[in-house]
Amino acid sequence: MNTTSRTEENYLKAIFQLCERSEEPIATNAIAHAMKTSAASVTDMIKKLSKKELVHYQKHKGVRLTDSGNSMATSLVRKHRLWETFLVNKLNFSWEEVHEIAEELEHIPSKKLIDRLDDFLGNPKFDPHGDPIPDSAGNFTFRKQISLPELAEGAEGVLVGVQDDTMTFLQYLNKLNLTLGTKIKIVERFDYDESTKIVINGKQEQILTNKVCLNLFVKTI
Amino acid sequence: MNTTSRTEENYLKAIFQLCERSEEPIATNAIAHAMKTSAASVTDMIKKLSKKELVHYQKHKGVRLTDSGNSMATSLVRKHRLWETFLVNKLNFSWEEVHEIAEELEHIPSKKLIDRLDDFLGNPKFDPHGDPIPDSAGNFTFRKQISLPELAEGAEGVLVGVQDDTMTFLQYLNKLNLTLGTKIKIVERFDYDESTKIVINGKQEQILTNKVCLNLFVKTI
DNA sequence: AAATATTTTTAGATTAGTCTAAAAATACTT
DNA sequence: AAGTATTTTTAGACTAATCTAAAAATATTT
Ligand SMILES: [Mn+2]
Ligand SMILES: [Mn+2]
Ligand SMILES: [Mn+2]
Ligand SMILES: [Mn+2]
Repeated sequence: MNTTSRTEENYLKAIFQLCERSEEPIATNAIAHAMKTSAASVTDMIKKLSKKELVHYQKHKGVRLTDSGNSMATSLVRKHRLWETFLVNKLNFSWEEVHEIAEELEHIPSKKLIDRLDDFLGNPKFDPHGDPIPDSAGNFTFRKQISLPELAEGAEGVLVGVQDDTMTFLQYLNKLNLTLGTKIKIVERFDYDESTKIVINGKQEQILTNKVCLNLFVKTI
Repeated sequence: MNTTSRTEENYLKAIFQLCERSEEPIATNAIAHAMKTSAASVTDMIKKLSKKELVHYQKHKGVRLTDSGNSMATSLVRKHRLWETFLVNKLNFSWEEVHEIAEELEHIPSKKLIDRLDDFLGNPKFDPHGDPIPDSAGNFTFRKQISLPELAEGAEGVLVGVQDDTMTFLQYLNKLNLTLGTKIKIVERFDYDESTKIVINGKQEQILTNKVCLNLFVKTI
């Protein structure tokens, strides 16, 4: 049986995302935290994934995805992001609503379905949160982007992505009128509280905390 | 926890479809056959559904859906048929490919999703196999239709539905150029082998076996 | 109305995924 | 280097869904 369960898929995707943020082997606890489950459950699952050669694993040393695990996770990310794009672009959902639904849709198995969906959407390269959508072969489009604190005082950028895509953060951005494509100019930085004054689309002035700035990616213009 | 598992949902839908074809309580074996599982498993599940008040059940007397079971099943049918319509109308799948994929998609839980999808598709009343799609309140559109054997010799009808929607039957219909919307005229019936000669869209002559005719629904014109 | 056949239920196992608590391994402090 | 804290693994138990085999109930035939 070379089949992969929904649960195994969710673990693979979580491990993939942890791998993106570190070169080190991923700790059991880190996975447990990401999956909101116990370390014991993670150990059980890791053993299973290891037996299926989807992760490299040595006791007490953490895990990395194998090539086959990586390509499976990439396919899940592709599905997740294409469905998110569908929900926003075709069904008029807003960007903070789609993650949860895509979390389910990503497990629909048909490759033909996802390739057709990709075409139907016009082969988008980025999802509603600005994250890259791997193509049918698993290749990601790389984009030169910097986080807002890296943008020089006086310089301008276009908001192209967010680091954090939790509901609460995205809803907060909605309130601030910060959507993807928005033009942001750095007016002034205040050392006192590490806040930043920006101008949105050339008109609206706004003060952002450093926490918010760290979660915004812009393309310079 | 008033949650319904994917498995429970599949049972509810199967029972719903058996109920459509008979007023009698549905036998354990009938469900087992529909679900391709053992009678023992069905008994277990029936007890569970009964405890949740989704079916009426008495030992050895078979089951019927309760109102709440019925509305749950109707919602599943709605989702199934809307997704099938999406796959055919928007992603260019053909009618024999979509059942299997919709079998998965129907379990995606968001009501908002399905209502948006319904609007996106233009609130279709029938799915790619001619089956009615219940609206958001669970109401089916009724259509006056007859099976091909009921259509008089010399009379004409438009193909609006199929009884059997297995892959093999639908592929066979493809070969015969019989798609929904096709005009069918009964030319002659042969008692010898119960076959029927028809004309398709006013040009192509064709002999159909009774087995095929019984699975075709037409609207008279 | 018995005898036989069929259907349905129960009993007991199995597998996937989860949990808590305890044991073992590793890392950090003093 | 020893002691303490943290992380990870193991042990054992639980639930949902499944199975086979046997028992019980119902239906059919003689
Ligand atoms: Mn998921
Ligand atoms: Mn996203
Ligand atoms: Mn299903
Ligand atoms: Mn259908």
